Amino acid sequence: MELKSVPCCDEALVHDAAVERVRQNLPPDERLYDLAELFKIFGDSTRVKILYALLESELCVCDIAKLMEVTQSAVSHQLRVLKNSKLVKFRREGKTVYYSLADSHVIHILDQGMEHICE
Amino acid sequence: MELKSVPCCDEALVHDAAVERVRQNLPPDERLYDLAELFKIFGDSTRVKILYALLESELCVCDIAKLMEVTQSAVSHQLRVLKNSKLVKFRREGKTVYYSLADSHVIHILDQGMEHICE
DNA sequence: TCAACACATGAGCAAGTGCTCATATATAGA
DNA sequence: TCTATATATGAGCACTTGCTCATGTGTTGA
Repeated sequence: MELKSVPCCDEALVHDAAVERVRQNLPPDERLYDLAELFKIFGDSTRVKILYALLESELCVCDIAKLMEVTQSAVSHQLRVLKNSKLVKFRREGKTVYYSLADSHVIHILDQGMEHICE
Repeated sequence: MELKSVPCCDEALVHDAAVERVRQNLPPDERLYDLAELFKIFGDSTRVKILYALLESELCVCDIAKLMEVTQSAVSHQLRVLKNSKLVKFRREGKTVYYSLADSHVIHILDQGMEHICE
């Protein structure tokens, strides 16, 4: 992707120092990308609801489907996303698969978001 | 949107109690929706990068564009999203508009995410 | 009042996302 | 081995999103 050379503000002399300082302290692009990918997972109400549900209790796929009033397929698809992101873990017991939160980071992230919402 | 009645697992007797308990403690749908909307904002690397940049210093639109190596237009569009979500604030000084973080929630949310990434 | 600059915004498009539907896989029991 | 049940997954589609391009708006200085 080629960046077009757009004429930009001329205050370069004034702000260049600030820009350079910011650039130095910016996390590497790859890390920012990963971070955005993580938040993207939280950026869907179905998934957020699943996470909040699992925060209360381990649940099987079907329980979640009933709770959320969506199809089993939709839940499975979303659980796969959550699983791939290591946000949930699972254990199989016979035909049933039980999902639960992978770690406490999930809770803290949700909490911080909630706090902003509720201000 | 009509929900199709999909046959689901028959362990209702076993898990119904858990499902009901979870349902009781679940935040209301509207709140979960708002939360997802918030995280959606963080779910884009351009916006995350802007937020990290503003974490260091107040910056004008053009500074951000230079820093990120994207067009002024793209930055303006994203700043509008961040502005609408009350994640950034701005002040005008002559022709220049300076943006900065709206509050410390932003930092905490980013931090929690980073912590998960870096584990 | 007009030109120049900083920024904002609308239209349009390519890429991504979350669902549904159909079907595959895994396990338990007959 | 065959069937039923619980879950996983692929294809396809409607919808969303983040960009570009063109242009509009607001401010300054001549």
